[in-house]
Amino acid sequence: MEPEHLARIAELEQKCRQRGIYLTIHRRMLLEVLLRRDDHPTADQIWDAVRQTHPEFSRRSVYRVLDKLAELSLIRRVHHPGAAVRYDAKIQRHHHLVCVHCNRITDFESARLDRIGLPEGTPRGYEISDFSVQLIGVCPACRELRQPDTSSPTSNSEGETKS
Amino acid sequence: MEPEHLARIAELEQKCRQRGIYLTIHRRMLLEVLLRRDDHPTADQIWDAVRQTHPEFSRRSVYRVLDKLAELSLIRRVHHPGAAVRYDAKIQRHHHLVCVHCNRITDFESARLDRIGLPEGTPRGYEISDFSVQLIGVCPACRELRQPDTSSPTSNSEGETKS
DNA sequence: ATAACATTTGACACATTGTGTCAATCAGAG
DNA sequence: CTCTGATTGACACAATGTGTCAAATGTTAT
Repeated sequence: MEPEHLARIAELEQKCRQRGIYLTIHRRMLLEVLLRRDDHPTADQIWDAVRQTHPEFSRRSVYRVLDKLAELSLIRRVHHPGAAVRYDAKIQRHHHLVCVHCNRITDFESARLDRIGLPEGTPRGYEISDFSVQLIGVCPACRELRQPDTSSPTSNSEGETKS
Repeated sequence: MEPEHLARIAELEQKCRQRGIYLTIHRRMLLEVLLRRDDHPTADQIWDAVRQTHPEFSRRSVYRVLDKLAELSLIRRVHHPGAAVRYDAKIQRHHHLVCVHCNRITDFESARLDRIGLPEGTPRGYEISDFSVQLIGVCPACRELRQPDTSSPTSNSEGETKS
């Protein structure tokens, strides 16, 4: 396993000890799975992947463990326009392009956006650890489709993300 | 009706004509309903409200019409951490505080964030119309619930600003 | 005003996504 | 190894979103 991933696993161990919660094989395994992926899988997609080798893994637990990992800031929830919440182990700061037409989200890196800093009047009591910018607009594919002629709106609920 | 709302209705009419799609009473009515609300209702919440006076309004249509209005940029989808997508007629730029612990989202206004401007290397072909900043952290309520000795910063990435 | 025609809606069924509950199991401490 | 409380698996269920197609509606041309 890559050293970077090992460090994240170690971080999981540390946080579990620190907070007095159990370091279960489920938590370790799901974190490893997410670290190896660079897409933004949904909980059910992760379940499908994990079941291949570990059929005893229950769907309910996948949902619970992902929630817990997100709570520990080891992974991040990506709030996708489709119904499904998606998860991402890429904690590094990055931003999103959101197409209002097809609902697709694309990752977007920008050193300048990374450096905007946090606002002056940070709200009372909030402990901000990071931020992410959503750029809202129309993606190239949808711009082409949107010619004067009536275009069928391919409202894409699947909305796969590209990294 | 307020002049501001009338203008938005006119915008709907214009966009429908422009794109050759029908201006139905459903589309006009749902836009009006959303303009009058200042929360972020889900599709089903809107359906519940509309059914009171118009029982013939089908749930299916509410979902379809909201999608269409969002596609026309007349309303905006708010990607709430819960399962339900929420809709907002407040197109004015605003930002969000996201609690990684309880998943709650709070609106956040910041003149400084409003002015960060769009990134230099706007991705090929994208037509960006607006942006929104998500501030990720822990809300006051959740901070209290957590053990006081867990003061170590969460993210292993570069130094984060604290409020 | 009316007819023609493509778009949109309503109804129904269904798929997808997420959660409440509780007994059984497991991780960690002694 | 034993004990204890946290965690999981199973089940049912709630909540949310979508595919389909006949019927209704809006737009345009007549």
